[in-house]
Amino acid sequence: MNAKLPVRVRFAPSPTGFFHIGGARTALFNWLYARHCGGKFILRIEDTDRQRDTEEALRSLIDGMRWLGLEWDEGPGAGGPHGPYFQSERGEIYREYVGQLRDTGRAYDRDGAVWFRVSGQPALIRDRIRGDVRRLEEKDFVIVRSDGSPVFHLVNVIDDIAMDISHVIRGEDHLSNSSKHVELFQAFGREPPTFAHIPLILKTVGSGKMSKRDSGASIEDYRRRHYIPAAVRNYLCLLGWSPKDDREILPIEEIIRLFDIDGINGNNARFDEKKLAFMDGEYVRALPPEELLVRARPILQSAGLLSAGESSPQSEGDGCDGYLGAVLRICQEKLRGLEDLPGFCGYFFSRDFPRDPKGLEKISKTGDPAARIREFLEAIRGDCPFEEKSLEGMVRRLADKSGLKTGDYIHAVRHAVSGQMVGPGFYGLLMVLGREEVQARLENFLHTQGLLQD
RNA sequence: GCCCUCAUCGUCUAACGGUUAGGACAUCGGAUUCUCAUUCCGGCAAUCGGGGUUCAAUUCCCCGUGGGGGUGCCA
Repeated sequence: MNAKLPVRVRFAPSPTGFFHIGGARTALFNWLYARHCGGKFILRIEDTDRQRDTEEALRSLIDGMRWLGLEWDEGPGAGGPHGPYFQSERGEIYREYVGQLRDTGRAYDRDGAVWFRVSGQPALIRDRIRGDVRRLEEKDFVIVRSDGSPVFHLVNVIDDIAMDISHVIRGEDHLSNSSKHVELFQAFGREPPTFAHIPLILKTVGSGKMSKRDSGASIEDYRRRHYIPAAVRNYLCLLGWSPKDDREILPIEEIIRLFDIDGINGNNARFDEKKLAFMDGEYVRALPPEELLVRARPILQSAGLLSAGESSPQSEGDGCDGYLGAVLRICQEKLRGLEDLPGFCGYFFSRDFPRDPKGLEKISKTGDPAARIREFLEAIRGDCPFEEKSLEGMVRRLADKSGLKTGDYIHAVRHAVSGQMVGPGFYGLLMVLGREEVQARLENFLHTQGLLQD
């Protein structure tokens, strides 16, 4: 109707339990719409349930929002002209509004509670996603409990009025409630805002919407597992919205530019943790080296592989980031996610690394691997320059001489120095470890195998 | 039960009423005379059913079926 109305949207969670995927997606769509329109994004805490609200849940919510980069223009910590932004602090405002309803005969007392008198007319819910929805609210409902605390429907509407909310973007589970809300808006003499009831996120398996208990539902979980927040955010954008071309991985600025309510589809989406993991991998592999370094260091430190100030097992003095940076440079293109970084490259930082149990068997298929490792060891002890091209030529000559494949040498040496059968490119791996370390590890391997064979 | 809502590959999705129904994840093959968890190539795989409207329907309408939500002094 009024196209010139400034866009003001809000995310209005109640702080119960942890911050979950569904809430995050609702927050995200509101944020996207505000940023797309140049409007305001408001965070309002609906803490009217004294039994279930917790400080911990509020922390989880705020941290999760910040982690995802969904900064708010008004709300806790940001202030704003329509505060306070905690409903628990707005009792005075609600009493005033309830007084209005009493004055016009729309509110009355019964059983110690305050009830709202419905109009008996079907409410018209103007919804940008569902179209015009008409629904008759048949029965009067409670707006203030007998203990004096106001109910969700009441405060939600009052605050949307008081905070000049122009668009209500929320989950479809609220669509049926909207007839209550429209009635309240009208009872207050206000035009209801434009609604947009977005589809729900369903469980990966089984029936029903995703709940806080489902695996993969917690935003904190992804943070703990070192997911890239932009990847999680990008995935969430694609649940119910698409850029309409074949792109899926887009910078957030591009999504903001393209995002609009009309582009949101109406059908529920099943959560797919595998696709999220894939996207995270794409983001990890595309990370600028400096950012990868910043993210990787604490992960390796908390895995006990890296202590502050020392990053290579034997080297002193040479810049820590020099060694860590070199490791990351050869590993990055192979990473699936930061979560398994310690498992993927831990052997660079410690000689006490796990061995692939199938490894020895695999490298023994073409004969005794110790013989090949000895040949290799002899070669690098000699005058072969420790440099990729030279090493490659050296391995080729060994293979030609013995009639084996270069891979037979490479796999054996890789396993001996890293314990793994997969990893970064072989010659890069040797260069980063360095001649001394490679020699030491190969000797150690031969020694250990000798003992095992006794 | 009643009310609201939705319906394209297993999953997320694209397709002015006219396309060999496209892409991505997953999955299955193959390639990269060093691995693969990277990269590249290829395969499998969908318009829920029935009626209309129309020269023509994935697309519009109706009915059915199925999914989801609501139906609290929870939010």
